[in-house]
Amino acid sequence: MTIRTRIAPSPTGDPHVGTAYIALFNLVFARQHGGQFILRIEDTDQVRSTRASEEQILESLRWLGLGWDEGPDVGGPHGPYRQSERMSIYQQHARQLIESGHAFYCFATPDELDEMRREQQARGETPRYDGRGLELSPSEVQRRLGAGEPHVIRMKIPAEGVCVIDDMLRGKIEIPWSQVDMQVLVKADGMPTYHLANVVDDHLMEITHVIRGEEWISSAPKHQLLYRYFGWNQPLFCHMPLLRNPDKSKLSKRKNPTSINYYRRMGYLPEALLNYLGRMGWSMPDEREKFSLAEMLTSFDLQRVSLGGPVFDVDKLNWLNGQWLREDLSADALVQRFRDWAFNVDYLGQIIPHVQKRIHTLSDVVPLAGFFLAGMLDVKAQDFENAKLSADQVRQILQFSSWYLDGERAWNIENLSAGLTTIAQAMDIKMRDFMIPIFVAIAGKPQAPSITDAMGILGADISRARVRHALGVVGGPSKKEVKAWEKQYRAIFTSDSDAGE
RNA sequence: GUCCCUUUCGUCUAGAGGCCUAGGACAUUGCCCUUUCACGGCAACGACAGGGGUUCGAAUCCCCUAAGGGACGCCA
Repeated sequence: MTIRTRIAPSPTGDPHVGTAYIALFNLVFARQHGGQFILRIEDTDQVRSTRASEEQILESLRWLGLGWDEGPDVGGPHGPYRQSERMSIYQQHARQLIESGHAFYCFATPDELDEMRREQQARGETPRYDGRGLELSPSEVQRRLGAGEPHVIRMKIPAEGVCVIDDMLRGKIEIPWSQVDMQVLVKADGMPTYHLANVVDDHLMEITHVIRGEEWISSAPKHQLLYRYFGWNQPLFCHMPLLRNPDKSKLSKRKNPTSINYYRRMGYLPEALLNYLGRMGWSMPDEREKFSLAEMLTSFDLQRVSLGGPVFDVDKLNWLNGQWLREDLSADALVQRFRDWAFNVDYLGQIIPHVQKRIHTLSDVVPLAGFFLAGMLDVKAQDFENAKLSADQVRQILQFSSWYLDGERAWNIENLSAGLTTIAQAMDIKMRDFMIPIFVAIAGKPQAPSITDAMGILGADISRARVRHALGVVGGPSKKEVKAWEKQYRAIFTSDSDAGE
């Protein structure tokens, strides 16, 4: 049997280091066994999936050196590799489950279900689908289908007993069926949910080992049951520990830069980032810290994965990156890397027009535009002091801006200007004054080329991180303030729907 | 709240019953190298969550408790 693994990212946001982490282990496991590693795009969420996100994810993984044998860009014998292009396959399989009596139609509206869950919670029960769709008579179902009523398809779940999941790392995991919901398989828009699509595709694509994050353990019973319903052999499951923030919660962009692009723009080497990810939950048999993908491949042993959730520690990543920079690159090679990173026509070409009017000599460029080549800026609380704004106003400006920037999905100058203007107006602060702390946060000083242009050039990742860093320097909201501020912030954007989250 | 997963220095980890007086790495501190800073070298600090078993012997196996985390969506 040929070992086949996959990474199945959802193109709904920035390329996440967690995706790279799981991809790494899937790739290494497959290659080590002479198998294949495939990439599948899980874009069944029509609302949030974008082609731009998909392209970025592919590009980021390629940058890291994680290549796949089959995927939407390279093709393969089991395509298409984009779930939105496999609709008929899911419909056919969903129909099969209806016919075999393993799934049923449900006409409940989202509002109706929200209310049901609220009532259940009020009664102290676990929110759970109550099976109302099951009580409809076949003729009633036919009538409503015929009338074109919106509906979903849900899977049936055993009323009692326990489901046993065999995990390659954790052994047998027992989950009572009473804990498992009658999951929606096909949404009202006709798209399958992850649960259906993932099982159907993994089977059709002949995936033998599903290595994924720990967050999936609780839905594994549904997946296992679907394999049974279809009469298929199921792949082996392996749930990896989740990457964590320093406070141990699941790694999130609220608390940490999670985008691969961030690390790229900060100037980490792909080899080093990959190496670091390989050290998360895994160790070389000889305990060496620094190793290449090729070395990891030859020494890999899944059993060496440790299950405690590893904290993503930037200090150690910095050290490791330094090791790679010093030990694996000649001075000439480093020159090349440096040029490719930011001293290239593409990047410099965006920056120079903004400084041209402001310089007298070429040597003025770096003092003026050096912040375009920097990572985090060394700003102090006093850098934010100014006559126009109180300290609290500065803090609030940075917090609101940070929230806004984190939520802005279409990162372009027009949107950024509009978003920041909206906040300034709501706070009743003149734009000129409002921008002072933003200038300091992004450029390190209160005067610089247009700051929205600068944010556009720097990109979302570095810009967000700098604003967040600045907020940390001046002091973010206290626990008390957070609540009030969040409320105010929401009020700013409720009438203006294209920004915020 | 319910279910599930996890638990070795602050952090990443080694450790598959005796090799453990628990090893390495990052961070921190000190010293050396050095015109400075870094790099590098040396050293120090620092952990088996708690309680019960099993065993001649437990960081390692079992149970309980606690803590942390995850899931509970027509998101993935």
